[in-house]
Amino acid sequence: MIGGFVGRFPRGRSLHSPKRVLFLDLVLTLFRLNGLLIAEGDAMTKDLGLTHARWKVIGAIALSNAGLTVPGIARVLGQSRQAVQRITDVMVADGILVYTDNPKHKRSALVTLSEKGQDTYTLLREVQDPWAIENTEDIPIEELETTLRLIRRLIKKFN
Amino acid sequence: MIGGFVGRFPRGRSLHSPKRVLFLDLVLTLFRLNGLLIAEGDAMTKDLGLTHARWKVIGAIALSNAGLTVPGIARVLGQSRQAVQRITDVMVADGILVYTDNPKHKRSALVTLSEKGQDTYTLLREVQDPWAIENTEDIPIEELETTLRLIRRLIKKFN
DNA sequence: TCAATAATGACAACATTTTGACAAATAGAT
DNA sequence: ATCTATTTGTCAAAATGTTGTCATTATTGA
Repeated sequence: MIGGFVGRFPRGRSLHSPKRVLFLDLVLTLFRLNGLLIAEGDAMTKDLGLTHARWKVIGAIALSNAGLTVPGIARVLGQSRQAVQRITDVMVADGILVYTDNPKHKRSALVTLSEKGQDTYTLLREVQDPWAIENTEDIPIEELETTLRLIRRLIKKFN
Repeated sequence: MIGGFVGRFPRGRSLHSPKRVLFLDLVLTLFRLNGLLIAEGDAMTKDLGLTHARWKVIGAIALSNAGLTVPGIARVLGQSRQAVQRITDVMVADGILVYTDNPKHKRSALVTLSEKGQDTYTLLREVQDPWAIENTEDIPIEELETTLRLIRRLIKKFN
């Protein structure tokens, strides 16, 4: 099976493959980057007592503008709401998050950062910002925008 | 915390944010797409008796040209080698994969598709190919290439 | 309005993954 | 050739995530 149809394109030339192969290659590459990003985040937040399950939630809340419910966080992170519920319950118990009234829903609370959570987020940003800047300094903003646009386009298809 | 510094950019304009925000947004968006892709794959392979843990391994092997060891598959998928070892052991027991001699390493076997595995892969491609074609038909190949190139560039940084 | 549909919280069982540890094999440097 | 650092297989424990179910709440469409 080594060197099957899909794999018959030598590494260095795979960017000139048909769309189908290009796309499947992209998918596999995204899986890999996903894992590396989690490892990066874990290394970055090691001293803050955060795990990826936690900094993902914090990041999702911080990047949102309208406020998020548990299922909302799950959608943003591409996970099951039960997994998020589990981790937010722990983080609320730890005093990092707070469930606040949701004017739009009687039962589904908004998840927000407590004071302690905001402090944690401040510390997180102290390592995350330099990391983000460092890793994009050699990448044109247009490429970042093209990529983000494409990723969002795909997300729309799969929603 | 709602509308913090990072989140103060309205949704529709986030593509015109500073690089740092753009990048953090991209990371979050990648997490989401990752989850959606797994859901897509699971839905696609439901009838084949595959789970994402399994079709990821099959896909990684099929897309490789030089042959992969267990840690190699783990690197491609951005996962721990122990997780991959576990699933490949099960798949070998199920007759889908075969451990074959690795001329380059005494203990670390190459993981290949058995005949049954190749049949499975054929069935997989029958649903995967139309899916790949369908989801890229409205996307210019240049954008796919730009994105793949950027993703690979990031992977290189994090390796 | 009202009935049907979808979303949510809660709980439980199960699957998957990560992490840590240790010995054996390999690769790299000198 | 030898020493050192890295990689790999293996095992176990802990963390994380998924799936299924059911009652309750929201939303949608007629």
